[in-house]
Amino acid sequence: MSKKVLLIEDDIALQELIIAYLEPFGFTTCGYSNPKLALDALLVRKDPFDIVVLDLMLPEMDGFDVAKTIKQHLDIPIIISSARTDLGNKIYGYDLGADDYLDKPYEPRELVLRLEAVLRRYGHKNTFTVSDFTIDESNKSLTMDGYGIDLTRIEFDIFLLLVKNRGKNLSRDQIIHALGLDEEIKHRTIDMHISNLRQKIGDDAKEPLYIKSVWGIGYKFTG
Amino acid sequence: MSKKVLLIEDDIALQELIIAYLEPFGFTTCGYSNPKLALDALLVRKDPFDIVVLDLMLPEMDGFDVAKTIKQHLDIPIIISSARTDLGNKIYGYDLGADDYLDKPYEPRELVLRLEAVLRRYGHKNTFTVSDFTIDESNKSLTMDGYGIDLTRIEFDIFLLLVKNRGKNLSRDQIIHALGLDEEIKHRTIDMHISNLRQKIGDDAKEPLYIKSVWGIGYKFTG
DNA sequence: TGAAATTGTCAAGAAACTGTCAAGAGATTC
DNA sequence: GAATCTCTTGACAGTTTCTTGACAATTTCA
Repeated sequence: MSKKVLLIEDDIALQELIIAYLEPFGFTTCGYSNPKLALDALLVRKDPFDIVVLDLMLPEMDGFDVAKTIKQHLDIPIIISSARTDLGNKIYGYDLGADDYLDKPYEPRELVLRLEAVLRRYGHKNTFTVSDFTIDESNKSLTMDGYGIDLTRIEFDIFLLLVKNRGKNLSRDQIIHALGLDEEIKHRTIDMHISNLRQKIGDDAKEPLYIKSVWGIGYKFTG
Repeated sequence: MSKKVLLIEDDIALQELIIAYLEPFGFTTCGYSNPKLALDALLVRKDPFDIVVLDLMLPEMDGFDVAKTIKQHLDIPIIISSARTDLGNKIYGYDLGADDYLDKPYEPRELVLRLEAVLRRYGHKNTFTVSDFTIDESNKSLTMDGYGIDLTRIEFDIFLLLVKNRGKNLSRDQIIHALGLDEEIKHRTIDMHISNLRQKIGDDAKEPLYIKSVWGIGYKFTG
């Protein structure tokens, strides 16, 4: 089940970038450049978001007030991002009950990590089931037909990525990039992880049930 | 460019409500209470919908079967809505390839968010349909009359190029150049790829339906 | 009609890609 | 700091795909 992110961000281009980036990680993001409209969605229409990402530099309203207003009415985690790097603001942000703080400019990958961490802390159970597998994102644990399967960190990340993009071919470069691995890494390394992964979930490379190779392209998960 | 939504929903009143609600968000919605008629529109008349919203509680046919039937024949996203809240169904829905799941009752605004998210995700897939073929550019996969056809990378690239220039003659040099192949490659190589391509899509070289030879010039796709 | 140019496809070898072993580098644990 | 687990990489075998020459079939044109 995808997590719903309310993104309040002045810069439309950045907004779209973030929305697109978050999507394959299982976040459905709704962007607002106007904080009043965002508050309306959240507090009046009561759209069911899981988390708020708030930029402090906003038109019409001060970011601090936005955070304060949200926290007064709703128990929802907030990540504050800002170009103001001075510590004073940071403390002030935490004082309002911001759950995390992100200095601009930040790596999209960093945002994903914070989102996951904060959501985990907030006690949202981050587990879902696809075909024979149950995946718990918070513990990075995998269950197959009820039996636990030990995956290494990278194996888990690759598997999660493939599952979240079920049916879609992912190139080795896409995998490397999405996982934030060293871009210089050799393609054979990914092959090796896939090989180990297949072995652990009992998938035969010649007749794979779950992780198919797409010749000349990459891999895809087919449940 | 408004998106076309096929809504399969038993409750006529709810149907009209949703249709009216979606309209200002740029969705043109067509509602069916009878799943058979909906399948007819989709699969027989081939009305060009962008997405299906399917309620599981239906008369005459089980909602699961409807979803399965659609996915077997058409590469189109499906959002399943249902009052059955138990997890079992949710899992089963995803197994069928449902692209999102919505518990009833839901806020119309929620539906809009899901529609946009799913369409965005599908938009990345970059698929389009020409005559009997559905081409997924990012997956480099081809479907003919609903049946998947395995093409090699170069075969796919040639086919895509021809289809995108439907009706236009392309010389072997143009194909070689457009595909970024080694410019030194022999023309017979292209002929060979075309030959294999024709075989895979069931085209007879003597009486081709899809890929015609243009004597002394090259090849062209005629859908 | 017959010669030259072009196309279709077979078959074989070349080239590119994948699976996995094994070894060493790197990280983590106790 | 030693033992253990994880990651990365080269190597090589096995596969799949690509390329090409050969030759028959077809088309063009004088």
